[in-house]
Amino acid sequence: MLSIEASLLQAGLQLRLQGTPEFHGFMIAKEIKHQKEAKRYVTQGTLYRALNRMENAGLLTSRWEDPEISEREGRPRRRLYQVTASGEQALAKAKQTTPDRPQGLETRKAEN
Amino acid sequence: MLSIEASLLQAGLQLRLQGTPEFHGFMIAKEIKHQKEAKRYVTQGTLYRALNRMENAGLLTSRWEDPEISEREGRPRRRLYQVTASGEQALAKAKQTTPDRPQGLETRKAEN
DNA sequence: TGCCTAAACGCATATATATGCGTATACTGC
DNA sequence: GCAGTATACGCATATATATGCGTTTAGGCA
Repeated sequence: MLSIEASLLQAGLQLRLQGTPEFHGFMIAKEIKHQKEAKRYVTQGTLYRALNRMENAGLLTSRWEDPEISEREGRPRRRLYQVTASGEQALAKAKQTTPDRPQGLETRKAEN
Repeated sequence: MLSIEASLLQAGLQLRLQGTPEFHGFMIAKEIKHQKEAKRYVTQGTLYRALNRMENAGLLTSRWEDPEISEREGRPRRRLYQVTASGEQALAKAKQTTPDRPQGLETRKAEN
């Protein structure tokens, strides 16, 4: 389980608890950028590939937003993701393995 | 009649003659960039505002592309424009007024 | 332990439309 | 003809997803 994957699952589950069952990439990108104090910020190139990878692995499912909504709100269409049961379990297991780092910051050599 | 407006109408009519009844902003942007040898290139900020302005003036009509098409081709949705009869007439009239510059390059002070 | 490879990453850019903001241009009235 | 205003323009950026390409990283295997 990569740190970015854990972060995405975590964020998705948190949002679900707060009553937002689905999330989209751009939203998460802004969220992560703010949360992590601009440290280890994730670029789109990495983010969207991670989402795709996770969907292929069965950790997420996605659907395209109803075009009427995006049209009404005057913006591009979003791809809406949901955490699957499999994704939830995978996160739980990953947390067990590295219990002290729920956000998933893995080892890195100091400043370089 | 602004030069950019004449260019858009001209391009739209030309495409229609060639069997493409509708055009979209991004396509025209690339077209213009190539045609005019990179001189007097039009930025998006100007282009999309011109399209909007022209639609409001009745020179063009637009509709959003069928979302299934953009989804199938894996790209954002396009806004498809057509030159109206009114637009065609306006261009003809503008050509009459300045017959030597069908592309609509208006007066400008040499190189500055 | 060191090398080799596969996966992941960041950067840049593509695809498309749109707007805020400051500047340049053109037009209008005096 | 000049001044003042309205409009158009360019630049930057927003919104959203996605990929090509070169580099870094991590894991596996000898």
